[in-house]
Formats: sequence, structure tokens, C-alpha cells
Amino acid sequence: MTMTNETMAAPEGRGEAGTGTLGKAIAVLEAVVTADGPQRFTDILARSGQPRGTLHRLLSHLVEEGLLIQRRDLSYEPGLRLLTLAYRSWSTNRFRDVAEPHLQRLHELTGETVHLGILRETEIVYVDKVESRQTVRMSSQIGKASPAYCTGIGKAALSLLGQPELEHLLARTEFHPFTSHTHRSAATLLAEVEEIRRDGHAFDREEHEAEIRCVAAPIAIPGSELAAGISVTGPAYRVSMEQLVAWATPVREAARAIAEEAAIRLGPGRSGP
Amino acid sequence: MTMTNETMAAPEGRGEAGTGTLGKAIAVLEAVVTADGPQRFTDILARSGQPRGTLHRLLSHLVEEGLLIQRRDLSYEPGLRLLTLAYRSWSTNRFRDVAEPHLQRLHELTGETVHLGILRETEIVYVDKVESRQTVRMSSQIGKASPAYCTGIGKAALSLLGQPELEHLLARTEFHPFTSHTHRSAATLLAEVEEIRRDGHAFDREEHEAEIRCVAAPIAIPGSELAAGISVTGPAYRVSMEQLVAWATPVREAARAIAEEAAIRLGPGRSGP
DNA sequence: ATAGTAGTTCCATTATTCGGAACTTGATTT
DNA sequence: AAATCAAGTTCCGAATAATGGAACTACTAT
Repeated sequence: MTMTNETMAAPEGRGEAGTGTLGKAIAVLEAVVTADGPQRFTDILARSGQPRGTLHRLLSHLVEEGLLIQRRDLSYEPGLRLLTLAYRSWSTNRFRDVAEPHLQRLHELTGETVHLGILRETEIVYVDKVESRQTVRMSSQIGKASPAYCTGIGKAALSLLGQPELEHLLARTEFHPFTSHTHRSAATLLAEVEEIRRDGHAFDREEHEAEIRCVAAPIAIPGSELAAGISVTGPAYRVSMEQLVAWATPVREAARAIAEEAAIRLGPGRSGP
Repeated sequence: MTMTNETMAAPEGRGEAGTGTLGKAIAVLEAVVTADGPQRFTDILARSGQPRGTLHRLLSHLVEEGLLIQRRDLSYEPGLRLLTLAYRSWSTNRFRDVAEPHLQRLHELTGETVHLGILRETEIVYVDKVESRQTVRMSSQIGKASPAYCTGIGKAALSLLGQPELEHLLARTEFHPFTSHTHRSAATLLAEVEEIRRDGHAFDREEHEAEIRCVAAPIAIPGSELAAGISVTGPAYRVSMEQLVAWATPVREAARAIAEEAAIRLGPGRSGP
């Protein structure tokens, strides 16, 4: 259903163009990075909808920049440059740095996994994590993007937006029914956001993954326009809704503490209010 | 010493141009991402050496693409798009996937930290890691780049290159004296690479960081031109050189096993040999 | 008021990109 | 062995987007 479109060879293979030349290049990069394995020229041609000549040039530029690697069988894979750039940007992120000890503390209190996430478009991106046990994949999850409308941090972050912004964003959201508890439309979600605004915290009642629950609280990142949030997540068999309700207060307090500390350490750009 | 250059406003502020338009954009992106904190327009102007008009357009394109974020005080920070792209490229990396259980096994055998790294230009990039204990920063290190000439994996990977390639690469390497054991020039390193080729393993004798040692073995990634390696690392007070020598065999064997399994699972692009 | 600094916009020029079509290269079929 | 097909690469005139010096605006400090 993602690309069963036919006949019309309109420039719609997938990724929406973007800002001129750079936009095209990044769209092609994303097409390769998003795919499962190495992609041959023809695969990318189909996924990106670019004309042959253009695509060929874009790919060779991306390879020259180290953003892609070309294998011996001519197929393309993500290059290492991306990983290095991301590492640098992650390790110098001051907001994450401010939040870290608070996440740690929440983890010690609850014994469950704690996340820090930031809203980007209709998704929330996980930026840090303190795990309950060394779960199989280390470091996994960081950089992962999940839909905002069905995750605790996502809904908490949405509650920070102004109503017009929020509605515009939900209009662009596709409501995929992950579980039987997942919101089916903007209507019910909008009602819940009202509650979240009032309570100062949000729950994920197995909306994204069955058997997984969380409590989250929003954080407005000082100095940016960004909406973020933190959450405590656990498996349903171990963490009851009552337990989550009890944890809501410490989660809210941690969020407030992070916002406060961030306001001081990275807050007012140069001038005051 | 990084930018005390004067008078001549030559296009040399820092990052070397790159491939046309995309190259410039990525160079600017890197300038921001590499910096410590948020960068104001003027800071980037100095670091990138681009003309004002050009830089301004480049930056706004990068912001539109989500690769940079502009704060309220107008300064620029790395955006979240980079993290998401890197996460996708990391989590679908088949070579890492093949190597992972072998790293785990090496960790169980030695009790020390195990790394997987890939050579990129004159640096090795850490792609996976199994830690001895939950060291402060989680997931840290992944995506980090260290000089090849003074790290175990780096030197192991170098030993896979042909002599002309190796020499060309070392010509571009700057030999920074991190510790008293760090190679000071290509000459001594070339001699050591000979040994590494013969032995099949490399040591880091506190060459990058004082009090840190490791044994490493090289892996040629099948299907790519890439040179990689794995290592076991530990603090000098706990891990003697004798201990490292004893671990050399299992490390070499793990490397061989990874190479073999990789050759089957991601090896011959489409045709045979 | 005045000078200075930081960021933004303008626009004629120029260099890049664009993309259809022709051209290799290598495998598969008749 | 010739013919067909598929995949990737190269070409080049036309179109477009990038270029960058200079003028402009908004603040701040003097």
C-alpha cells in the first residue's frame, strides 16, 4: 500500500522532494538508509522517483561525501559519515546532558526504563535512555522515531503545542492502529490532550505496543521551539496502571527540574526575556 | 592554533570544500556539529569561510531539512534528522549484526570491553561495543572516530591495505603525540604494520590513552572495500601485556569467524568469486 | 545622536543541475 | 554465435538554482 501506485510516473516514487538540490540529495540518502539492505541503482530509481541521469549524479556525490558507500556489486549502503556526524551532535547536546542525571534518578526510583524524547514533526525521537537491564541491543533506540500520537512522550509533547499548531500537525498524522487501544482519529486524541494539559502528565495504555505501558511528562526546551518529554516505561505484567499513577508525580517533578535547570544552563540566548 | 590564521580571507576557514553544492552544505553542517555549543551566524562564517550570502542560504536549507535547528537567539544547533538517519543506518547494518554475537562471546571470555570498528580515511569509527560494566555514558562511543595510527583496531585495519594505499594514507595522517608511547611518524608505524601483517593481530600499548591497552585483529568486510577490526580493551592495572598476548588467539579467531560468516551472509554481491 | 556589530535581503551573473537519449557492459535466450 | 534484454553509465544543450558582493535593517553600546 506504500507504493502500489501505477501508470503515472509522476515524481512521487516516495520521499517528498525537499529544498532544492540539498533536499533531493537528502531524500535519496534517506531512501537508501531507510531500506533494509543494500540498494541497487534500479531499486533507488524506483523508490526516489528521480530521473536516471539526475539520480546517478546525486548518488556519486553522496558517495564522494562518505554518506553512502558503494559495494563491489555496485549496490549502495549507508556510509560511516552519518554515524560520526550523529555521534558528534549527540555527544554535544546540552539538553540531553542536563537531563541525564534526572533520568538516572527516575530510574533508581522506579527500576524501570526511562526515556528522553523530542518532538520532530509528527514523531518523537528518542534522545536518551536509561535501561532497566542491559537489554540485548545496547544503545539501540537512541535516534529511533516513533509516532507521537500513540506514545507517552509524544502525547505529552503534543500537549505543549498551541491549538492551531496541534490541529495542523494531527491533520498530517496517519492514525495507524498498532493495538486495540491505539487512538483511531484526531478527535479522541484531542480530548485526551485536554486532560494531559490539565494533569501535566500523559499515559501510554498499551497504545503503541501491546503489554507496554508508560507515564510521561512534557518539557518545553528553553531557547528552542522544541517540545520534549520524559517517561517511565514498563511491561504491563509488572507495572499496573495504579503504579503508573503513583509515578506520575515524580515524573512531573523530574520534568520540571530539567526544564528549570535547562533554563539556567542553556536558556536565555544572550538577552533576557 | 586552530584558526589563528590572519589577514588573508582565503576560503580556508576550515572544512575543505567538497563535491560542489552538496559538499559545501555538508561542510557547513559539519562545522556546526563539530563545534561545542550553539553557533551564531558569525561563528560559522569564520569556521566555514563561505561568503555571507551563500552561507546564509546554505544554513536556511539545512534548517528546512531538519539537519540544523535555529534557536530563538538565532544560533544554530544540530537537528534531530541526523540522529534518526544514523539510527536507521546503524540498525540495518548487516555487518554489525553478523559480528554482534561474536563480540558478546569475546566479552564473556575476557570480561573486558569489546569493540567493533571500521576504517574511514585515516580514522577508525566505532560501530559496536560490548561494555564490561554499565559505564557512565550509555551507548556513547558508537559513531566516535579515533585516529587509526594509535589504536589497536586502527592499526589492525591498516595492515589490510596494500602498501601504496597505506603509505598514501599515512602521508595524510597527522601524528599527534597523545602519550609517550604514541607513534611519532610513519616510519615506526610502517615497521609495526609489517609485524601485524605477520602476526595477524595488533596491540595498543597505551598509545592513544595512558593506562589503556588493547589487542585487536583485522577483518576485511566481504563485498565492500572496507577494512574493519575488533578489539578487547582494558585498563593497564588490570590487564597485563601477557594477558593481552594470551587473548590474541581468541581475538584472531573471532575475527576470522566474523569474516567467514559475513562472506556467506552478505558476501558475493550476485556473482560467484 | 553616532558608530559599530550581527543578521538579512537583493539581484545580475555564472556555474550546476537537469534529464532525455544514446551508449556500454554483461548476462540470458533463441 | 547472434540476438535480446537488463542494468548501469555517459553526454550535452537547456533550464534552473547557486553565487556572492553590496546595500539594507535591527540592535547595542558609546
